Amino acid sequence: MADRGAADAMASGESLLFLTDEQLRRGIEAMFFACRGFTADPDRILRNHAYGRAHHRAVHFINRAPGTTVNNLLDILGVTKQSLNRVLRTLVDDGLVESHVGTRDRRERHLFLTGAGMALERELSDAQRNRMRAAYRNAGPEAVAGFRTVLEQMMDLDLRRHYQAAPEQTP
Amino acid sequence: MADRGAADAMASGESLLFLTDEQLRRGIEAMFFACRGFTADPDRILRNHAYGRAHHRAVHFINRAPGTTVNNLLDILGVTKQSLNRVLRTLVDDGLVESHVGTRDRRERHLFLTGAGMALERELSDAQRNRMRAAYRNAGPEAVAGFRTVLEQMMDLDLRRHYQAAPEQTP
DNA sequence: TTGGAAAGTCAACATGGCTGACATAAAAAG
DNA sequence: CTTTTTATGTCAGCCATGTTGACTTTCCAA
Repeated sequence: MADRGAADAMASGESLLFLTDEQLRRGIEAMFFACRGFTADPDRILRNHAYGRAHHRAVHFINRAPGTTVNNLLDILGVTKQSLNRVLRTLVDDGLVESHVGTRDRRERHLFLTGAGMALERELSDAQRNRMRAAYRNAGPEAVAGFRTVLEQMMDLDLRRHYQAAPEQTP
Repeated sequence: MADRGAADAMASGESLLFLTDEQLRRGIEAMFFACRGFTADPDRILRNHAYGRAHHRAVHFINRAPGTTVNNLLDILGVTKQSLNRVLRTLVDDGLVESHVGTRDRRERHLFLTGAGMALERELSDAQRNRMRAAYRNAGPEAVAGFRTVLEQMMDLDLRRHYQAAPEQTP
């Protein structure tokens, strides 16, 4: 009775109202461990390249929205420009990212991955995709749908306005 | 057609085999944002107490398994003892955690939350539980079941052996 | 009695957050 | 055409939290 489990929760709609603190705690811990497991592979790869998570995040979102501006990126990542700039500078110096002056607004810099940048992004996201795919496969289709639904609810409460960016000019 | 969405995935079992990179990328990003949203509330609370996430983690797992040893905690948290000790020392000094010499093995120290420690733990976990509950409620029971299933799959790949601890002596 | 495990500590260093101050270029407003 | 604002970049310094390496004390166990 202390733990009614997920199966019971699925059986009757009202059971959600009876979620015990213990059940919620399990969810919280699962998130904790999942977050860790989720960054484990990239972290290992990044160490080989002498980069950190900050670089991963930048590379990911530049790949996601090529041509995004620095301000866009700041907004998405939620860090200070000094913090981002430190990371961005090394990526540009190392030839993984290119920064192009905007045509419409010449103050803006539009960020793109170079070939090398795309290669790193691919390496990192392949690792995460594989992990994600494995989890999805073991969990089954219905579970995946539910997973995404809950995750989106958890995001909603904070952000998601950033969830699309406006690119410009392919170089 | 570019995005088949979660509903389609639920409809037919084989569709999992056709998970596109794009779908997986969305899952990855959802994890990223959800992890952030998940730590946002505690982070805010911790700042008021002049603590950081490291303190949160320690307090959480001591509350979870009262009487756990330092080595246990090191194993669960996956940090070095120097790192943990820095955090643990401030918690003990501030009277949130008590450290008791083991009876069976006097080399071991068993960790317990004090009243003040429990109060902080409560404050932190209340915030997370509320967020979790809100997400669960908006997502619905089936989604919650799936969410937990997938999360457990994602954990499995790395750890979970730590997922239970052996307490000793209540003070 | 001796080897090794559990814990604590010191020193030094890296990463990646933060703040504050300031510079430059360009757009926008007046 | 001046003035203000915006977007970006940069310097300097601080803080939290991770790391390695070396060393000590205590104590269990072979």
